Amino acid sequence: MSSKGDQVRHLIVETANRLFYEVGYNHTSFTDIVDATDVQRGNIYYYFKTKDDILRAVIDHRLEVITEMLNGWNREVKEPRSRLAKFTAMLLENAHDLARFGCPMGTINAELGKGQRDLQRVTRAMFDTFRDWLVSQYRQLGASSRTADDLAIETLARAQGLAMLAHVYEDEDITRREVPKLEAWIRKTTDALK
Amino acid sequence: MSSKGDQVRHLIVETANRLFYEVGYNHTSFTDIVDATDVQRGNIYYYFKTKDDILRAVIDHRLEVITEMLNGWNREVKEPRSRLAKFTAMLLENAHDLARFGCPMGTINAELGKGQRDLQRVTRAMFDTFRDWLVSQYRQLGASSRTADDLAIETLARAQGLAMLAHVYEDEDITRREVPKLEAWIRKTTDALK
DNA sequence: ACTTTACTTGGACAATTATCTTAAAAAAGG
DNA sequence: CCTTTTTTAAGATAATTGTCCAAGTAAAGT
Repeated sequence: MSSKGDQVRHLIVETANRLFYEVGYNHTSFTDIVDATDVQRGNIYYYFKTKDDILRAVIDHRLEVITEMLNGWNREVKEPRSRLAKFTAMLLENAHDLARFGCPMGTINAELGKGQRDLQRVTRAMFDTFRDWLVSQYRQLGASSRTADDLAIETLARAQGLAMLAHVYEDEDITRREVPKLEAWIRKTTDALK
Repeated sequence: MSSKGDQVRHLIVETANRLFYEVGYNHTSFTDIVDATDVQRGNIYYYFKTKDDILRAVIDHRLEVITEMLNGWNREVKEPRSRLAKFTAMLLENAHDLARFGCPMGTINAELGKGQRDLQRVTRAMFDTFRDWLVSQYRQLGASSRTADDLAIETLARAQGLAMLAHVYEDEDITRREVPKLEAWIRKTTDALK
């Protein structure tokens, strides 16, 4: 079923995804996408009406990847606390990219959350996906609806904070030093829930 | 001594400062600056060779403001713990802008820290200024050089994290909920130093 | 008063931007 | 094989970008 068109479309989305992450959305030009994909200008417009549309497709793609990952964790790991360990382990695995380009969700949000609020709200969905997942884990550990959401926000904030600092200083050791603290806090916090 | 030129220069810097914060650096055009200042294109180029130069002047300006603020705190407040309270109070005071535009240091760093590393490193100086100040406070509270720096990084990371989340959700209540947690952590941490 | 320096004007500049058009080529369907 | 649909090519488009320039006015110094 995967026609030629689907493949090209996929190539454009994946390439744009990488460029938006590594170079930024506004700073990535159409020519950049053309050069990186070897797909002609006009042809890209056959698949996407506007640059904004490409962004939306990129976010959709990221949402799929995130959702798949979280579902995988839910499937493979039964203990919510071990699932949360997956979350922090993910930060460590991406330590290198975090130091180079920052968090893929956080940086694009920071960029669009100024003059382009409508687009920012699209990217917010990525945060919501993680947030919902975290809420679910904390609830399973006995947290009330309100505190579960509070803990989810705090967990995301900590992850964003360490990613930000690692990026500012282009230093992956910051991630390596901060993640264990985050893990200790999660342990202590979930202990207190019982 | 403040000649006409100094005033115009100052106007350009202050306006660009606001625009870079509210609209972003790449997304702010020269025309935007011209419109907002009522200073003609060419005249701006009399004061600044390039757009990058304007950014550098903006960062210098921000550094001055930050340094002045921190020196003020050092002067007015004698207890390092009370000084740290000034830091968290600042976050609360800026809760509204944080929700609308994010952290002025964090967002510009996120934006430039991709395709424009040279410019990012200029903005990093803002983080260094806060970092050094925080290190100094923690050292005065008995922390070793290494742990003081570690705590400074963690403090900044937490502040960045909550600012990021508040911005993502355009919700200043997140700041109001998270800052007290940060304050509690600072209290607990500095207690443990004695 | 005169000369030099400081500042301003307003538009030109080439390059780059996102977007669109038109027609050809390839693939698919019957 | 022929027709229809999908996909590609290549360039044109108008608007916007950052940058620069030449000629002006205002201010300052002597």
